[in-house]
Amino acid sequence: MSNPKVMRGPPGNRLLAALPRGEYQRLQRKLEMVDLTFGKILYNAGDPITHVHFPNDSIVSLLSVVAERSTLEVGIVGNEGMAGLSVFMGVDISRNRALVQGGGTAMRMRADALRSESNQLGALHRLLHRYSHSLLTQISQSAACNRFHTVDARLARWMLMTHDRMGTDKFQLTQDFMSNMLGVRREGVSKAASELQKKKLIHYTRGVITVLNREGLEKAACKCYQIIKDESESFLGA
Amino acid sequence: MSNPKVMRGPPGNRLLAALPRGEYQRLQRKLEMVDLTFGKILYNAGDPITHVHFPNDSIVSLLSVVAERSTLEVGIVGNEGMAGLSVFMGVDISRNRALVQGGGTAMRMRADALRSESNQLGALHRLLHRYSHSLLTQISQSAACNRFHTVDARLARWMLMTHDRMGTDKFQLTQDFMSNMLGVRREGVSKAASELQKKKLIHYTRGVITVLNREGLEKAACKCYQIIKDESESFLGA
DNA sequence: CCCGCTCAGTGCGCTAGCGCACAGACGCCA
DNA sequence: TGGCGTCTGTGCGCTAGCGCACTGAGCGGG
Repeated sequence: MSNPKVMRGPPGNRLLAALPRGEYQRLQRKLEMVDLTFGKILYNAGDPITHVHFPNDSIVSLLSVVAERSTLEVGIVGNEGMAGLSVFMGVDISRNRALVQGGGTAMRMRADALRSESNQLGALHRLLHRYSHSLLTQISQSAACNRFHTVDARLARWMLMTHDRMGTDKFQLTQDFMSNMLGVRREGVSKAASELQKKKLIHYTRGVITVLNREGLEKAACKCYQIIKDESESFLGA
Repeated sequence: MSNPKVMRGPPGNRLLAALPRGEYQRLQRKLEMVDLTFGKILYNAGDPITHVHFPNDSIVSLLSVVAERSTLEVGIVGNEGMAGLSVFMGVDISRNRALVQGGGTAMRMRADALRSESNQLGALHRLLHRYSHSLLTQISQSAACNRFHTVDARLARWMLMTHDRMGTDKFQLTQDFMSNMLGVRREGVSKAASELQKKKLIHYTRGVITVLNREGLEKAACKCYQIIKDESESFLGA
């Protein structure tokens, strides 16, 4: 079940890395490195959120759960962000589910610690604000995307977003899993994935996806990908 | 074109009303009452946001625009909230469009004024944080709703959310307009609306909707309505 | 080595919703 | 009062995606 990884780019959490040194050092004492294993549920709808997580090379999916077999990924959190943003907003119960979509490490912090740290108007506060905006944009855009675009285009978009956060060209994900992310049938993913494979954009076997042609994938995806990507990059840049 | 209104409940903005007296009085000097006419676009995707708006009896729709005829309402703002939340998050450009869906009055404030006011850790700051969470929940839930539920159920949900914010049982909205909100064809709205009319839940003629049986509408809607409603009420209550 | 489990591929009938085209109803205004 | 623009209802053919059922391929454990 372990994920074969070839590192690509720095492994740490970029949101934390964007903090000025002094503030980061103060925070560091409250941060704890943890392993997130694939499939772990960090919190469920209605659960109190005890910790927030800053992924390093792990990925967390935010799911809206309408029924047990009807789930939709509304947001995706990698090393550019933080899972458990509700805590920052003063609410420690979320209506979503946070699920580990890619195993790896993350820095975690107790919810009350984050609350007191972010209660000061420092760089962390400012960054989390801008991250909130980025996430809001991501959720809005993918809501519209899910409404208007075909499964093929959405799958390509989703793979790109995952690829960006994975740090490797090869990752383990079953069609069944992806069907829960895109909110479609497993068979629909099968069809869309083999379409992408036919075009030599990806290679696919028994839960192992390899990205072969990233530019091609970007062409196959709707432009929603670029909009979301731009927003998410700009908040760390500026 | 004016909207026949019978007042139901207090007309002012409830988010502002939840502020402690002192803070409200300080804010008041920067607030200005404006008329929002139906159809006005407060800002478009990519536009700088010059003012934020706290609706009184007006309603603002937040739309994600994929193509000119492909729009989807991702959020709805009435007297419980504020349009232009991005400003609070330190970003004065949004990827959405804000469109006046129900004419009426609103309190508006210059973006820079809001920024400096909410840069202090007071009640406004705390309220806007919780409102952000509420909006995030609303967007997530309706994203899933749009994916899984029928047009009929979604129309009922949407009418309830509108009704809550309208302060009257009768309001002017064409099917064409609603089709842009739900991201479906106008004909689809026609079918769904006449279904609701057949059940005597609403009455409908030439752009004038009358809610006849609210409990019935709630039964016809998916439970997404209640989830969103609960979240949005709780943030003002607590 | 084979059994059983997990994943992926496929075919079939069905439905919701799309796109288009047109008709009828209402209301406003000259 | 007549004409025109706006709004709604409806019919028709089409497609994407659903639900179901089953096959087959790989993989791991007894």
